[in-house]
Amino acid sequence: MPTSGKQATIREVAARAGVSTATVSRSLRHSANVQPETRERVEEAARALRYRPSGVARSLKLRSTRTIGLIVTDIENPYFPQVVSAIEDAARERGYSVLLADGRRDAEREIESLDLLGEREVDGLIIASSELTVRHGDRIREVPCPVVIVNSPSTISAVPAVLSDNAAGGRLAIDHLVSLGHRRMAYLASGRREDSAARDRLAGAISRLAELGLPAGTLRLVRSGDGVRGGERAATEALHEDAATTALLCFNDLIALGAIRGLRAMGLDVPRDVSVVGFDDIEIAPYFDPALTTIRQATGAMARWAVTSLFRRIDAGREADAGAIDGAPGPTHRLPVELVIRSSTGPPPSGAQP
Amino acid sequence: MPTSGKQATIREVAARAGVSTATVSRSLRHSANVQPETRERVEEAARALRYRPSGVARSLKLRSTRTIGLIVTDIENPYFPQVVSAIEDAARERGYSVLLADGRRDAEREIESLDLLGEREVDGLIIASSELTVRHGDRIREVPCPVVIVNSPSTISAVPAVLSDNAAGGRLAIDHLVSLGHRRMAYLASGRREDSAARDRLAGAISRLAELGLPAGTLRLVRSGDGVRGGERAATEALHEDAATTALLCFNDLIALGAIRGLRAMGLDVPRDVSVVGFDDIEIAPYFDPALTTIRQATGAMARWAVTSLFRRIDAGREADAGAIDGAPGPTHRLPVELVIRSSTGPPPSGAQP
DNA sequence: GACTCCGGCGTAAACGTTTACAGGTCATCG
DNA sequence: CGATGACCTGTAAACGTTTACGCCGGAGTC
Repeated sequence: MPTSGKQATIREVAARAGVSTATVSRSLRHSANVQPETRERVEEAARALRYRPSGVARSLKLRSTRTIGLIVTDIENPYFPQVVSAIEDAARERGYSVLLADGRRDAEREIESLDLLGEREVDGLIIASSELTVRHGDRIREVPCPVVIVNSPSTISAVPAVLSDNAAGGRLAIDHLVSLGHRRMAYLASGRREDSAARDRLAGAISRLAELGLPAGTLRLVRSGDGVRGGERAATEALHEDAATTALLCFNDLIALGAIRGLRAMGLDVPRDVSVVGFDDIEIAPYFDPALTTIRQATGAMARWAVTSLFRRIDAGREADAGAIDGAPGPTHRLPVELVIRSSTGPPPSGAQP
Repeated sequence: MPTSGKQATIREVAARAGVSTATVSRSLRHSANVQPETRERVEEAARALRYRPSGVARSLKLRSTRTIGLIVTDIENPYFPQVVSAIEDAARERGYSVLLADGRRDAEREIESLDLLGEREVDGLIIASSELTVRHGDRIREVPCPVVIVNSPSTISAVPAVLSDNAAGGRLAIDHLVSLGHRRMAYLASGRREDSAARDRLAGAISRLAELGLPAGTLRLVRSGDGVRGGERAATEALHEDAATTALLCFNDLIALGAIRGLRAMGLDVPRDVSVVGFDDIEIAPYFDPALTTIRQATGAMARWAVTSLFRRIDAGREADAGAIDGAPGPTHRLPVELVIRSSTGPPPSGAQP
């Protein structure tokens, strides 16, 4: 360790300054009711001893760690760092730190993290995952602190959730593609079946198709693996199943990126032969070639909503430490999404049979 | 909160099971020397009361939080999530959690984080940043726990560091470009001057140029802003300064992506008119169009090395809690890098004047 | 001059664990 | 039959803070 020797405690500071530990605490903390010269002596002693108060001891006494837990499905998907960054920022502003747990696309691991962070006594917990299972729900109920869900609707009473209006996103994408003239499309879902976002986006797309009077077969479902690689495979599969497919609607931008690569490997051009729509609008989406048409999520707003809501509940719990304040099921807050048209979509090839 | 009422303490469990708190602790922890039926009673009581031991209290008693701090320069740069993920995984394997602080590309903020995490009494600290200033160094020395540096060489005694052999990366890139025939190139650095990785890569490139007997002016330095946007601007600038530039060597893949976009906006083709080399080999590098030629870092190995080294020091500190074990300056471990040739590089246009 | 009031400070009790130490019971052995 | 362990379990003292309470002395009031 850089500094040698042990950490000084408040007791040693008190001894050196010739006061009691109470006075040290008062001087260094809220500074209320302590004579200026006394405080000066205390501060000097603290400096001399390189005193650093123990956060652990304080946490124990105050019954608050000023830490929030954050569980994300997959930190390597560029969508999540945006969420993490916004949450960490908002938390830090309030003097909170963030304990991060990466699910690595593994539901079991997410559930483990729930326990782990619970034992660490975080003051609040945000779980950003679009595939919450029943087992997640059971464990969330057991977590002894306020929880906010990001990316999934809330199924649990008194646990609020915030997510994008995924169905609306699906509808926007369909509107865009259909108006360009596409009639044979495939939806490249995420590999995991429980994914509520994937389901909602598909459901939105299908319902819009129905409203437009198009047959259900207009959009086929193709399960994809995760990430870029999954998209690559799924695109290949989609076009092998039906070579006349003219548009691919992808669960997220990473899959869309893979899909474009897959199409290109088959000798197809995007968007001339096949159009591709992504979801998320990750940072590099506009820099990709072709620049990705995608559905933009209000990621920053989502993160802020989550943090605000979490802190409201943390503060409420601090004052009146009763349990559930009302029995109502947690509110689910849906944020609007936006279609961003770039160059990965265009009209279908003129020879395309409908 | 999902569960109403307060948390049960070890005392309540003890009371319910009709034993002392010591026995409860023994039953639930190492399970040594306690009669099976007693333990059964304790476990039952714990279940009935939904008892969860307080990590904070344990930390206080054991003087260990089983938490490591992780400071990263910019979580939104896809390079860092790889590091975070690998570190979190290795830490979790050992029962540790990760307290994350995002520097948001701001050195001041990184320094703040050092203090913040120090007060949280993390057992160890990893700082992943390629621009450590003198002020960083001063603060790192004050941190009361083992520290490992990722991405910068160690300047501080007893603080080990692990990073890629950036100079070798620069040399590899130059070798590649020169052998393709390029003689007018620009290096697009990061915006921040303190960046040691940027410096080393440039230094490696320059020294290789000298070895090859090429004039120093062969590679010009252009300062770029951060991220994709910065790369876009820098590429434009580089070609305005010297329209005959045929290759761009970029500080990282994000900048390279931006550069390609910038070039394209000027009507130039990559790699026909201008070649582009990145650095990092982020996940999407091969999926970009053109697929990015880049220098691959051994990110996973780096993260594992950091964690291993950190835990060795944590464990050492636990046994013999003396300070600096030896006065030697921290070892700096350099990992080899690898040139990955894809399609963003090629020979210069035939008409290019040398 | 006795009373109250109040600012400044110390005393000590928490917060919820872990664990050294000691005590108590019972079987074993000389 | 007393001594010796082996094995469980309880007592209580930490770990480093914060803060309710109370004490003390000086100023103000009548």
